[in-house]
Amino acid sequence: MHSMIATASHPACSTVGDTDLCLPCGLARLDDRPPGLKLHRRRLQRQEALFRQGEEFRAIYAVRAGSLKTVMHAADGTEQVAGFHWAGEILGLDAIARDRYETTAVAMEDAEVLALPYPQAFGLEHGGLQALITRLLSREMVRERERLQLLSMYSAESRLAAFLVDLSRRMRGRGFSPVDFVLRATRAEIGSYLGLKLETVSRAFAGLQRKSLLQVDGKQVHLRDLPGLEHVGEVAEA
Amino acid sequence: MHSMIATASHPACSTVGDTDLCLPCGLARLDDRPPGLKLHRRRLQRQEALFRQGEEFRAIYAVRAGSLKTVMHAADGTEQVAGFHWAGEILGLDAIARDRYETTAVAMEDAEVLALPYPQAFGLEHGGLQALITRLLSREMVRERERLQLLSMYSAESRLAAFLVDLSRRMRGRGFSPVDFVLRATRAEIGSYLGLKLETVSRAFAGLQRKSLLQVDGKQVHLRDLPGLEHVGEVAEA
DNA sequence: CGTTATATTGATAGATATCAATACGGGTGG
DNA sequence: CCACCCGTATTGATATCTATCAATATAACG
Repeated sequence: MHSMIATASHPACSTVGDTDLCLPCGLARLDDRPPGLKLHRRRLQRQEALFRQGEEFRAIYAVRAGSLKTVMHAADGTEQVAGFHWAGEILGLDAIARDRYETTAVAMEDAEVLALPYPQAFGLEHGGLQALITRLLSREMVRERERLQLLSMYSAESRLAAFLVDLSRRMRGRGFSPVDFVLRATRAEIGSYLGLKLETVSRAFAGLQRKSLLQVDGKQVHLRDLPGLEHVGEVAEA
Repeated sequence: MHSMIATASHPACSTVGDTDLCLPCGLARLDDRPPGLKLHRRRLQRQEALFRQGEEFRAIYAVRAGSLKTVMHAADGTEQVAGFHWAGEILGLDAIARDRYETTAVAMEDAEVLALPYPQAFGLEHGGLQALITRLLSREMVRERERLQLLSMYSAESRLAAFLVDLSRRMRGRGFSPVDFVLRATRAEIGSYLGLKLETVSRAFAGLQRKSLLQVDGKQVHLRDLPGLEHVGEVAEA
């Protein structure tokens, strides 16, 4: 498979309407690199880990090219995909609280990241940078909560639809077609992220296709009705 | 019902092993109140809102007495309990990202909070304070993620058991009995928090009682087997 | 003390997981 | 270059779990 890596010198922010929360943007605004702040570049091969759950906190990372997933391992051996991350997004913020990474980050394709070594980023008191990171964290917290609401109140098809709409937005933000793209994740990974089994993900795809909301062929997806996907029937009342 | 409010001049941190992440502790360490940082006190009656989703971000709050719940309203009218909060805990951090509160906070009983007005807390650049808030946020993010994992991979009884174990820890942290306490939340609120219907919560209580792990009588709970509660059978493999 | 909110319990329906069989697809080695 | 193989995906039958609907009991509150 030819690596159709999403390189990003830096296209539009992946966070539409929230450009002030993009680290690369923020860094660009910070008097262009405060003195002493070294941005270390690192390349990753497919399946290579950027950091592992439990390792000591060294740095936060900005994705520059490719895509990564973060996986959370529970005490009982179960694991769950915590998130998918593309160019312009930040990894490792969850390590700040306890000085160790709380997830394992793995490249889903060949990728490149920028490392912000932790002591520099915080010890040197780049006031503006820390404020930015605070905002990023706050946003992430809200997102986790929204995802939680999605998982606890919506049907399998709704969840998959919401996932695809989110993906579509991020694709558009990175300059790609928002209706035609190739999934990097397997059904099992998507299911893990959405709290579903892989067979259920497969059936949900089939269901959305039957409703003419999209077309699927393996990992190739074509969204036919983006507005329709946003309104796929929710299920419960809390 | 006589208000058995949990007043906390400030007992042990609610976060066992994480005392450096407690705001009151942190503030005590910050050269005892930096000049210009005004901590405004506010009393709340049962059912009174501290802030509402969508309101402009004014301040973050530290709970000093009583307990609050935060509720998240989705676009489609559904709502979900996002969290329960007792003395020593912080509210409003989710408002940092977009300068508006992302949840509504309501007192579950008469309560008292300390307000840290936003511009002071950040504009005045109390470096140590901001670092503390960053750590708090990071921890919250991890917690949300763990809760998410709980919701997506575990059975109703497991979720309730985990909820009770968490509650137990927080009770102990606040100097109360970790095995004997009165729930402030209704079955519906607990259910909303755990992604379950109120009848299911009721049945889960009954099930745990049948297994001799606890005793329930309405809101009065007695945990008989704390270690046992931590190992209530999980259900799925991700 | 009555009225309303909350909780328990049962019967049933609906959704997703589980188990199983088959099909597809890409990479590797012959 | 093709064949084989293993990881992945689809689809069906069934089991399991939770939601829903409903009736009653209990507790909270004015």
